[in-house]
Amino acid sequence: MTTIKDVAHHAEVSVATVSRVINRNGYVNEDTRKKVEAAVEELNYKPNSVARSLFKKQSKTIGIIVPDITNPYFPELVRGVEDYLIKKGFTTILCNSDEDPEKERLYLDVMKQKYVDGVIIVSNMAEREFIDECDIPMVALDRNVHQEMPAFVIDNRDGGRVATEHLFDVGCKRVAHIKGPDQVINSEERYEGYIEVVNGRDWFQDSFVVSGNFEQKQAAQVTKQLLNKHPEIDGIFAGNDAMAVGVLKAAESLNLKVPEDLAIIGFDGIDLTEMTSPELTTLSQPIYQMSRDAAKALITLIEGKTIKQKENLFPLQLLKRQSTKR
Amino acid sequence: MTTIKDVAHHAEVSVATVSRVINRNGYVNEDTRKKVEAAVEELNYKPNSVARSLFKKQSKTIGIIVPDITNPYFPELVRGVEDYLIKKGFTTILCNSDEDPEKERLYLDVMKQKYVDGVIIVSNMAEREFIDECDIPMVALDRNVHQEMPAFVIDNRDGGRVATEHLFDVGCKRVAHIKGPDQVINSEERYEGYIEVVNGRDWFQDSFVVSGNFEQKQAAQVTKQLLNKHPEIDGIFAGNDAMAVGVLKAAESLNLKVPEDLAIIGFDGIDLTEMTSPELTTLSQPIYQMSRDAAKALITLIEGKTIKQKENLFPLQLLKRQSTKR
DNA sequence: ACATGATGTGTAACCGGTTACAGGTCGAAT
DNA sequence: ATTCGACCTGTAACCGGTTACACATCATGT
Repeated sequence: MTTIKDVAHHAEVSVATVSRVINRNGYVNEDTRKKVEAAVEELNYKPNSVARSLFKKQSKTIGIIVPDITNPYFPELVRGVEDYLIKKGFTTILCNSDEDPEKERLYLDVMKQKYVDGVIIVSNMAEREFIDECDIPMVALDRNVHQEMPAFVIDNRDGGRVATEHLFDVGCKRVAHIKGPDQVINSEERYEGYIEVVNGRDWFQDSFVVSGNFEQKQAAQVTKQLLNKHPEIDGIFAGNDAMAVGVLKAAESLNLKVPEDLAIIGFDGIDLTEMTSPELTTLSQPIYQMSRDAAKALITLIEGKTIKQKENLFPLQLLKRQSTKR
Repeated sequence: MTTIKDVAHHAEVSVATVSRVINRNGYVNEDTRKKVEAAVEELNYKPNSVARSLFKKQSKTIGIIVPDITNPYFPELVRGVEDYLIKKGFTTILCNSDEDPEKERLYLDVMKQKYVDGVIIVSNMAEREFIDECDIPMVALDRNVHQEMPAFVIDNRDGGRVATEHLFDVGCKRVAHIKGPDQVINSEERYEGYIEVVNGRDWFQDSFVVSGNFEQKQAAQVTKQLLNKHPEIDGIFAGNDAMAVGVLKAAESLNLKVPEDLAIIGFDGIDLTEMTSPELTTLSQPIYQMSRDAAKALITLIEGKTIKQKENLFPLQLLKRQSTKR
């Protein structure tokens, strides 16, 4: 590894001058600059960013904490972030939290020690004090973490409402909901949207809502039980797309036709929904833009500016497809 | 941020002693140790890993370069790596190369500057000289990069053979192949496996092979053309699972029954294959284990040991499902 | 002729750790 | 009594950059 000293020696100047040349600051004589640049070229010198980080107290690295990259919703999110940041000269550290506050804490600690410049976090475990004492620029993505942290999210409650109403619009009479995990705020809000629409209807009872844990398999299983108990159900709003696939599978195994006997709508708009047959109607999130904007905001924070707009809501798009076509 | 000096001052010892305590090396008197530990506790001191990296010339960070995290094959791969490495105290930098040698080079440069301890790479663009001059421990995953680099892969050619044979086993007479991108070695090898089986059969012609670029949509499109041209085809081996889904879609739009009129087999064994109906037969890779073993090997290299076994082949599993059930 | 400010360059301190080395104590062996 | 090695601790150099500051030169205006 060639160092700045090697370059300085080779160009017959001091290290300060070399530093000035490569950072383009301070005064440097044109001829000197050329000599240095030649030396840099010849020795194939690349400045050591660790040394630079130590002095500057910033690393040109950011962290992104997601629950699980294996969940098909997150890769696109991560990609949006990474794509934007690499252009800005930042590299991205990936962390899978499994929704475990302990792991989040650990990752945050490690990142702090590495002088990570900022963090994008998908979480609602928000231990407020801990986050605050971290003292790193942070933005929330997909879920609100707390009031002061800029968040890039969609309106889950409204989405829940729209999804449920869509099922009634296409003629459903009895609409059930497969809910995500209780501790995830998004699934809670989607559920609330659903409730807003169905509450007060004479047929509605709590047993029209079952928990699928955002997982396909579990959703398939509980759907079967649900439909056995309530054969009158003719529409299901699943809290995410993976569960919608599960519902589809369940319908199939019960010999129900989709959408004729049972209409299905998912949530998120991941590619998966185009792969099934019938293709799934879903509420699509602008995942890539959301994550890019979050990354953009993080850079803004890192540059020391503030962000006035705390909550940034992105529009959902209702993708009407075969699973609700009547 | 509290530094080692603060701790030293607080415990009334020198920084050297503090360093010895936190690294558990050298001699330290029991009482001194306790004093220091108390100070560390009280000040909530966390050593600055950038400073440490600078001196030690290693960063407890590794990089993983994948073509595109958005491709459903890779998240699990990345997860396998990350899970293992975090346990060993390493963090993971994620890079999306888009199969672009230029980007790979760029990422590699950046990582070198950051004293990344090692790299796991999914690529076959292998500019041998460049990789060599990198002088960073590296292991290849999913594809061989070059002879000397330890690789964790499956036998694609054999897989291609097994997949094709399976279609004949279930009674297919005319088997076509949807091939992945030409420049990806894996798709080339799977194709070769297919050719080995069909070559010499009187009905076989080059037009039984079309290119789907590993993408669902393109595969659907070319499959339609293929089946219009060769209605006698009754089995299709798709070079990956996404394309198998595309084939399934195409069959559907042509009103062909799967598996009765057309049997389909994919490759990779991603979760997606269980989400379609009929569920897709596929050759399943032990993705998680493969990636974990690759991570393990990388650590071995980082510790300065060598790895005798260069090519590590993992077994493929034929998952027989509805799409080939006759 | 001289003050002034822009330009150009080098020295050395600094970022926050690690560790070689020196120097000191102390108990046991000779 | 002396030597020796184990134990304990501090000083300072070092990792590879950045930058404050000092100093020097030179063109310009008065």
